Amino acid sequence: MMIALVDVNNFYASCEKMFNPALKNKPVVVLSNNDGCVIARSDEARTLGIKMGTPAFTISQLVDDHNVQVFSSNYTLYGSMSNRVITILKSFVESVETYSIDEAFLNLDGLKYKDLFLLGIEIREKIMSHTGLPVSIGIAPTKALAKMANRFAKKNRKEIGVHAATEQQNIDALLKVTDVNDIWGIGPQYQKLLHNNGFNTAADFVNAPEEWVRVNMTVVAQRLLHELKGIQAVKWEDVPPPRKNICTSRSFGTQLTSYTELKQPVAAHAATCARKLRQEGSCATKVYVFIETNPFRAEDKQYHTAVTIPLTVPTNSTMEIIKFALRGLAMIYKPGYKYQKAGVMVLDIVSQTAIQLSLFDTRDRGKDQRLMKAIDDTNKYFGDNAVRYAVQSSDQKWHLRRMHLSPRYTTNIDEVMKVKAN
DNA sequence: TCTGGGGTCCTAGGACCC
DNA sequence: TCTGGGGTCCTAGGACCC
Repeated sequence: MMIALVDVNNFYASCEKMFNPALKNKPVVVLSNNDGCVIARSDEARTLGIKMGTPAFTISQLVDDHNVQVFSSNYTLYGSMSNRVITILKSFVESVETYSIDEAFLNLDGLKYKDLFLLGIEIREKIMSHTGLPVSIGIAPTKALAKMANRFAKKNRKEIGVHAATEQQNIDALLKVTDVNDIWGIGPQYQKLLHNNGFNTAADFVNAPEEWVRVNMTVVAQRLLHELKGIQAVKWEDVPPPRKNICTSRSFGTQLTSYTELKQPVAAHAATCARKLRQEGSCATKVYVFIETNPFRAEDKQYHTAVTIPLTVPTNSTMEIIKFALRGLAMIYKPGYKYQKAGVMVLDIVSQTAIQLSLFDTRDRGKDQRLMKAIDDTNKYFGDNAVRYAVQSSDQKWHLRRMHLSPRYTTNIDEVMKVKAN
């Protein structure tokens, strides 16, 4: 097999730059939810030494000194740009696996291109001219090697942006110049373990005894070893498998202490989970609720806890999931703590069509479903949360901070770019 | 005095990804 | 004052069953 990995460089930061020419050559950072920490930065911001994951408040001096442009994350915009990129990729290749919002694997088998490197160049140019976004492309026989080639293209072939390692000699060269911590699937813990045992480059790792890898790093890393040897061990999934869990959680804008206050975010997260379930035509068999204090505040008493509640019949009804989530909250809530975050997860998801009715089920599910559909349709028309459930108050206390939001250029007619023509 | 073995299910925690 | 959110997979250990 031959696989290409295409990803957008500094995706969120590049999106912001794309829509605002004044940002050209300026340092740009994009912040996480709640404007908490840096999750994307332009090359200029990287050069200033701003690291991924850095808390926003620690870079305020740098921001002032170098006029760094700061943005709250605008997922509506990034999502729509992502769709455009995927559409372009599908114009080249039939089998595209969308791996994340900013990257995709392409199956290059059976293409009539003689030179896959040139195909990469062509793809890159088309994405640039159609979306204005810069991408890097790595081409190799397995996903792990394509990842590695991609990283090489980004770091060492910046002007070209494409690297192909399709022959064994190119692969060997690539392995030699890649440190183990730059291998897809090797994180900080495994990096430490490998370094301590004398494995420093990917070439060292490839020659590690397989049994040692399996015992010390589980079968996951053993599969990785195969991938680097050119043997496919990570499945090709151009149709995404159904999700097993859905999680909705947020940190609060301010800390909450009372049970009454906590009910609001928990109910809202429960409602979001239910909506996501309905969107993909599935139901959950368990509801999991958690609340936690802020672990960074050493001076505060810490408490984090969770509970799983099994449901007698799998459901995607907002009212039911709110009911069980609140029941869970009542079980785990303890007064006297400053809570910083709450979340709801729906677990063991099954397809809506495959639900067995329980003998003990007394709920009128047909009625529930009709109500849910009416609410979903209304919200689709008027915008999310036009219709809410009683417990989801409009009190903003727990809501996000988003001080630096850019317009929804591509998805909201009131916010599209205006060009003055006179 | 001798105190099984095999299987499943569940949970918590750890590792990783973007 | 201010430290994201959403996932997956694997393993170990406990509970429980026969």
